[in-house]
Amino acid sequence: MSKIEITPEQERLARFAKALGHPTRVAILHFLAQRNECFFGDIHEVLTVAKATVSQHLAELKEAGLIQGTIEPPKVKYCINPENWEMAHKMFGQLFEDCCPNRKPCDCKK
Amino acid sequence: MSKIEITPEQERLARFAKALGHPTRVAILHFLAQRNECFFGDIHEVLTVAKATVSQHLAELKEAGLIQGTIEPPKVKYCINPENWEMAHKMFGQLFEDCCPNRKPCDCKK
DNA sequence: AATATTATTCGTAAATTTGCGAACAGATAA
DNA sequence: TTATCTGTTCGCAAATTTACGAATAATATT
Repeated sequence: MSKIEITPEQERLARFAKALGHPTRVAILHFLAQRNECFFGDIHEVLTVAKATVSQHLAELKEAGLIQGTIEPPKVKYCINPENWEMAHKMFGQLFEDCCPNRKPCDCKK
Repeated sequence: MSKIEITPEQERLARFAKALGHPTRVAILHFLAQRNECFFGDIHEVLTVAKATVSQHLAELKEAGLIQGTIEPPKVKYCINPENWEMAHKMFGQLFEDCCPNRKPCDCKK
C-alpha cells in the first residue's frame, strides 16, 4: 500500500528525455555538436522542415535546457548548453547504472 | 543546400528517449531495476494512477523495447529488456560523447 | 523613409498522448 | 457452472505535439 513518489530528479530526467524524443531534435543536436555553434539559418538550411517548425524544435530544446541561444542581429546563434548537458549526462548515466549492471537474466520473454 | 538525412540510429535513439520522456515511466523503470522482475500488480500497487494507465505506460515501454513481459497466468511478469537496454546505453553514451566532450565554451547566453 | 534579411509568433489543422472507468478475456477457485 | 482474480482493451475526453504558411518584429541596408 506504500506508494512511491516521483522525484524531482525523475521529472528532470523525463524532461530531458522528452526533448530528445524526436528524430529532428536529435539531428539538430548532432549538427550543433559538430559545429559547436551556429545560426538558425544554418540549421534550417540542412533540414527538410519549415522554418516555423525548426524554430519550434529549437524552442523545445531550449526550454528543456539542452541548448541556448543568443540574438546577434539580425541572426540568432545557438549552441549546446554545457552545464545542463553535463547534468543530463550524469542523470542518464545514473539511470543506466541503475538499470544495466550485470543484471542476472530474468525469464521474461519478449 | 545539402540536406542532412535523419539516420536510423537517430530514429532509434529518439524512440528510446520518447519512451523515457514521462516521469511515471522513469519511475516504473527505476522500480523494475530494483526488483529485477515483478508483476503488473506490484507496479500498479505503488503508483497513483489507474491500472489502465499503468498498462498503457508498460505497453509504451515494451513497444520501445525497454522492457519485456511474460504471461504467467493469471499474472504478467515484467522486467528490463537487457539487450535493448544495453543498446540504448551505448547510443546515449555516443550522444553524450558527441555533445559533451571538452567543449570550448561558446558565447551563447541563456 | 522604404526595403531586405532573419527568425519568432500567430492561427490553424491533424495526429498523438495521457488518463480514466467500464467492459472484456483468460485462467483459477469455489 | 459460477465466481474470482489479473491485466488488457475499448471508448471517450482533454491536453499536448507536430507541422505549415502567413503575419509580425527587429535590425540592417539602400
